[in-house]
Amino acid sequence: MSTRKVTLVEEDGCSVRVVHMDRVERAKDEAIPERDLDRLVLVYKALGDPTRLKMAMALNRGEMCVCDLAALLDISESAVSHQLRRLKDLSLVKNRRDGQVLYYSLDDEHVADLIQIGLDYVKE
Amino acid sequence: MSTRKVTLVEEDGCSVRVVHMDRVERAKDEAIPERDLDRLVLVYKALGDPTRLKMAMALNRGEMCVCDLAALLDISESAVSHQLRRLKDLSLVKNRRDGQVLYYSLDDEHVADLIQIGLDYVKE
DNA sequence: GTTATATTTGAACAATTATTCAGATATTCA
DNA sequence: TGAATATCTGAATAATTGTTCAAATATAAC
Repeated sequence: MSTRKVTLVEEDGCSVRVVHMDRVERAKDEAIPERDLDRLVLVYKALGDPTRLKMAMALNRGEMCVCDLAALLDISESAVSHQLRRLKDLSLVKNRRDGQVLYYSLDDEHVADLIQIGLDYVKE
Repeated sequence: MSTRKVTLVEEDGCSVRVVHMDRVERAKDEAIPERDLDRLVLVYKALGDPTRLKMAMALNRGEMCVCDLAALLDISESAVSHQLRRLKDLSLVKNRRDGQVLYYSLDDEHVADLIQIGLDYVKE
């Protein structure tokens, strides 16, 4: 039976217990590329912080400048700028300059989707 | 004009610059309750870690026990247990006991949705 | 009961991270 | 050009976090 307990002995001499070898192998086969996973982790992590999630939700309504966000979140403009850069490096937000003011907005429809799922989530 | 620059002076004497007061006020009005936001942050944060995201993706296919996951992820069973507890505290996974073995699986369809959006994300 | 197995728990450590502060850029307006 | 404004950058600090190790539970088999 394929779901029986198995004890593997690896090259380095360490033994690794595996109860369901077939499941582990299948999970390994079906796993997405490490590169994709790392990217995904960064996206989820970006939303997994109160400041950035509030930012993303605010920008989901429409564009805002740095000091708008600072006033909204009640943190320094520097802190806002730092976090916006993180979101921008991930291509989750973009900006547009109008004179001295930089207007930020969401740059990815998937982010809006993720936020929407989240909103549905808490609405129940 | 409502989108003109404004300088507010708050109770504590600090001045807060607000370029678009209307946008800030609207964002404040439309913001979700702090409690909901905190919950959401925890969910996103849960997926914003390579180990937990791999776990969630594996469990998305079907149930697995602690040592299966440990073998799959190549970390200690203790580490797996710690992370599973976090996911369980958030009601993202549940378990079922069969003898000595605890089988874990996803406990929330929204998590599956979030993962699916993520998969669509990287598939482009 | 006793032994073996599967999982959990708590403490400790290393690594990551969010924020602030001070100073640097960049753009506009006089 | 020079002053004013908006944003950015880098260093420093405090807080959070993922992992391992050692020891504790809990269930099953004998």
